[in-house]
Amino acid sequence: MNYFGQRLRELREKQELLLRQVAAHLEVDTALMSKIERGDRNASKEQVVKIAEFIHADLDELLTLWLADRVESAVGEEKKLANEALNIVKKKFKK
Amino acid sequence: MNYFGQRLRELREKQELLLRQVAAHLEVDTALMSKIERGDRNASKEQVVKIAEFIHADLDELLTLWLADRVESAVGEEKKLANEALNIVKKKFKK
DNA sequence: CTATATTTGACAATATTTGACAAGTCAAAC
DNA sequence: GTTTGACTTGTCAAATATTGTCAAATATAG
Repeated sequence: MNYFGQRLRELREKQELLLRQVAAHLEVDTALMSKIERGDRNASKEQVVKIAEFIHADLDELLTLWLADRVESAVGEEKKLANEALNIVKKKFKK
Repeated sequence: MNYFGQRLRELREKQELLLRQVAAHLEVDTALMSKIERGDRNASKEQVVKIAEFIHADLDELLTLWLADRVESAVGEEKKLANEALNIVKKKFKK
């Protein structure tokens, strides 16, 4: 499970759009869209932008979730140290 | 610049160890150690473990810094959204 | 200057990621 | 029970990225 894909699916279904339609707008295979929504694959930033545009969603919201997914996979299995590491990075971005 | 390499250099120099010596213990080229300390390359987790062992440093401290580096590079250029994304991930690890 | 330590850039080898395709499940309609 | 449409899954080759080494360039110390 991932933040971005989950939210995308939610938004897409609310608008009764098909995977196929979103995929067409990105010019990728429907199978790939399916994987993206399910979190099997990561979308590129460009793809997130195109998706947000197509489904009229807030780009920053989607990019934030997409970024959270990236951060989470960077943390990987290091759950024990994650909190402290996140604090360190957070501090750096305080400015 | 990166957290892990910077701290490693500090610790290594305090003990007057040479890059070459640490490199030998990891069985890698000195050039690679240099890059790791300077943040040009990332160390693998296994390498961090071996380094901590060799320089008698606290493994968790080094791993935390190493993880912070990974998180930071996951964030990449998305500085604007970083803080919110980090919050999301942090919340997830609260348990 | 000489000797040793570190840094750098280029490179081959390896590993990972990417998107397409084919085949699969599932549910609703027929 | 078969067809249809939406979605899912596994596998593949191509594209990209990462890894560690080598040789050459730079520092730094004596």
